[in-house]
Amino acid sequence: MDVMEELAESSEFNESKGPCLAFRQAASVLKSLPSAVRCLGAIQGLPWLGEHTKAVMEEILTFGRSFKVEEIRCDERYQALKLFTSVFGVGPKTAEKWYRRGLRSLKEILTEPNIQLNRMQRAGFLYYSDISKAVSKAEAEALGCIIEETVHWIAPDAVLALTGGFRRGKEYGHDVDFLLTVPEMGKEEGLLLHVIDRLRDQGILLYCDHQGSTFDVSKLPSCRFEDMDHFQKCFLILRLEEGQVEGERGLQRDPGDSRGWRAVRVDLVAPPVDRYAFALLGWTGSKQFGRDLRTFARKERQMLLDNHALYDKTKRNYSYRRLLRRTSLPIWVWSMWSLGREMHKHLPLTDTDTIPTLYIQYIKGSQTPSLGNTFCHEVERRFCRFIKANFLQFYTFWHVLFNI
DNA sequence: CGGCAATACG
DNA sequence: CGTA
DNA sequence: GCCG
Repeated sequence: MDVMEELAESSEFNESKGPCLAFRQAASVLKSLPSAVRCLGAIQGLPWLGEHTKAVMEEILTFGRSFKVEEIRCDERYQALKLFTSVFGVGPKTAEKWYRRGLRSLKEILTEPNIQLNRMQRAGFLYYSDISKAVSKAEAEALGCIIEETVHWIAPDAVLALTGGFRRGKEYGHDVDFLLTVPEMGKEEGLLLHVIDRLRDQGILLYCDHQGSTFDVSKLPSCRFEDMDHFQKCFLILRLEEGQVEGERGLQRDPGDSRGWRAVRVDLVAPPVDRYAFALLGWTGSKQFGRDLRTFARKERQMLLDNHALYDKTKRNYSYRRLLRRTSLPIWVWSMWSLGREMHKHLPLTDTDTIPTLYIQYIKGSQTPSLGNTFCHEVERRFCRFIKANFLQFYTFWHVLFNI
């Protein structure tokens, strides 16, 4: 239900963090259902759908629209903030600042002389029409080929993996995320900078925000929580040529656009192999799923999960648990694939768009929201047992699931 | 009524 | 503050 | 706003 996302967004602009989260949870539960909700009976017993959200849904089911939602849509402040934050590099604070100055349109911002945009925002405005257009799966795959070719020219044994929404099976996205790694520990050092240089040489690098890593391989044996750091990553805007996209319609573009190319937001992340599983999990998303998983790890298992590792709080020094017995990528991939195949038998997935917040409910064992005919009971039971028995592996099933 | 994921970098 |  |  897009309506829930709108309510969440509105709450976000009002700086009401709690309601915002609640609406997002509700939206995510609704999205994970196999079909659109037709009557209130269908959502009996589902988590995160409380009094307020149900009232809104009832309004929509009976009148086709909701008064409160209509009100928000018409609200001048909501419209302006939504517009401003749609620019890459502009968040709620900046949008609010501009709104308070009386600005209402993007044109007003660009013509206002007293506003200075940072580098990110300048790129955001420069490529606004392209970046705000959806990216198709075909375009994502085309970019994958281009980047893969570039990467292999530098490091033949490097592995590039599509992550983000496209890994979750989405047909469209607002950007394209890739994970890049090398089977040998430490070889990923500096790889990203080489790739960026090559993309620049090819003339397709329109914007680049590179974030280096202070991650030190030599300190790896002491895997203490405090020492953990982030991965090398870069946020790019790339130029995608028309001829490079497979499929009937090729490039997504406006009628009358004769440039023959478009700009696309691309993220590249380069973790060391032994963190690959966690990086993949984190970057595959979705955001809500990550939140749920981390809450579960901390509250129910006394563990801390992030994009780098899973830490066991009950053990000294927060020793982190490796998912890999060896740092060999092929072996890891193989084991994950077999687990994934196993998982797939248990999951009659009907919608891959979003986070199964519901799955988290299953794991907790906090009994079973009645899902109507979403899952048959036998499958439900087996799935629940399987997840409980394979808590660690569960973290990694996510990537495999959508890659079979 | 408190908690709601998480945190480094530019 | 904004990015992921 | 929803949950424990």
